[in-house]
Amino acid sequence: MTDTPESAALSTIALLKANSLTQVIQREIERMILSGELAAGERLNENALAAKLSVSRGPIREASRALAELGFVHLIPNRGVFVKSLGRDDAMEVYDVRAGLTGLAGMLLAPVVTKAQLAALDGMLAEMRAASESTDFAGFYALNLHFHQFIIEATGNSRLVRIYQGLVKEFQLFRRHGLVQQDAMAASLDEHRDIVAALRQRDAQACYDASFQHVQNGKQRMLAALDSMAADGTPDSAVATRLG
Amino acid sequence: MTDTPESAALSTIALLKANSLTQVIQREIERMILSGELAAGERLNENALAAKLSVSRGPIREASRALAELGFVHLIPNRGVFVKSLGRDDAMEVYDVRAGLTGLAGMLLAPVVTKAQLAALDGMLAEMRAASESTDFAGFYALNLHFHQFIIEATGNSRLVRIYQGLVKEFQLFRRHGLVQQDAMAASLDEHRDIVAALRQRDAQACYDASFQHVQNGKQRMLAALDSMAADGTPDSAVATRLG
DNA sequence: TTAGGTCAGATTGTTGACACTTTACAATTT
DNA sequence: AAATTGTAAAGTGTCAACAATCTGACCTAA
Repeated sequence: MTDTPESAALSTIALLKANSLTQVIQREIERMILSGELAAGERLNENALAAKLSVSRGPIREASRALAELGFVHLIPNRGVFVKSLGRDDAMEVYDVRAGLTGLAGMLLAPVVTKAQLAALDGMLAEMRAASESTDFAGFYALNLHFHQFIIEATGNSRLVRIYQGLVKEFQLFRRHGLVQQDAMAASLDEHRDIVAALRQRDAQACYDASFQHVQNGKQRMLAALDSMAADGTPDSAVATRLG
Repeated sequence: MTDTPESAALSTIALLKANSLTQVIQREIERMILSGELAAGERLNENALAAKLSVSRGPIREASRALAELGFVHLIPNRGVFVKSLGRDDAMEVYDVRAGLTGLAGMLLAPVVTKAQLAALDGMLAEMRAASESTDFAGFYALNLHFHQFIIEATGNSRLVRIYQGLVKEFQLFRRHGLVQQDAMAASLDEHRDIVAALRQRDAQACYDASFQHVQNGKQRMLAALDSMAADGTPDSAVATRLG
């Protein structure tokens, strides 16, 4: 038995027996869903999960209820718990709300942003530029997430952070979320620069606009990629493979 | 299709299938919290609740986990679940996010608002005016909630609806949420008129501004009321009484 | 007096068992 | 053969009991 993520989770459960099993299990199921280990639309078999994680069904059910409120799974009475899958329309909904929250964060932060925060953002811009130039797609994607997460957290609004993070996680249920094309990195980088520039000028309105528009542009880039794939007749399986 | 006994039975079956015991209990506990029946900071005794609702602790615990994700209660391992209470800072956080979402809803709706929706909003404005003139505080408050709920739902964005409703409910945990003064109704009414006017002109930016500012003004009115009470030395008990 | 220990009651955490529902499939009928 | 009915397996819903943990009162000793 090597150190797979799965065995790591099992040992964690064994070690944290004293603590709340439910929370550990909740995170584990969440991980299985987001990693695709549990496919979209698939039913969570309580008995199988309980056996796999060496616990009874109680904690499994409690974790399921929590995940249902988070929007990761869907409960159907007497039928079971099903992994949610996001369609095109769902993804657009998430984009719109995320745009609003991202804009809000920019607007809230602009008047109170510190020099240290601006310096940190400048550093991220530099890293993103490097990733873009070396066409490091995965790196750019991670930096992009980190950049926005940083601004959201900088507002100090814990509810904004929680809701935003929930949307980011939920978006991963959109199986084609890795569709950003390589040439989009340059455009995305420019938009991030605009956001930082607006923050530096402490211009709340400009910061809102830049942030909001950045996410909306991302939505358009995604839609364009989706449409071009549909025109190509690219099957979903190819997408799934690329994501794996 | 009329209301035959047969269709009544069918709908009863549908009702039973849609409502599991856990979900019913979840709503019941939520009601008890929002109504103040369960005081802020109070621990939910699983045994007592189970006995009161004539069920076992299993469904109680499942409902508790769901309510924890919704932000109504706080889980402390091996200690229990506690009803959350919102302080001044929490209330301000909620106001800020609500302002952002309200603005977003206005911006999204402005380009696509229908005549029927505008007519409905006009009707609500008339009702609010009547409530304001007869100093019907409770009626005005309800209309205000309904007004914003209507705009949020009109966007057709289910995630926006869900998040917004969660914030509205959470805000009720702020025990002094009923602090709006009578003279504030006139100002609030004007701001609602501004929102509808911007919608009618299909001006997304103006609609965002009017909506955002309306909520932010509400925050300021609340803070002013809080401060004046603090200056008066009005005890919390008086507030609780007024809310009852 | 007070700090610390200990013990009993109360409460939460977890489990296995049982009842009910759904589902899949075989048997029967038309 | 197609449709329908019956049946058994699988899975979810709920419960009561047991284990682990916390709380608070009481007691002891410095």
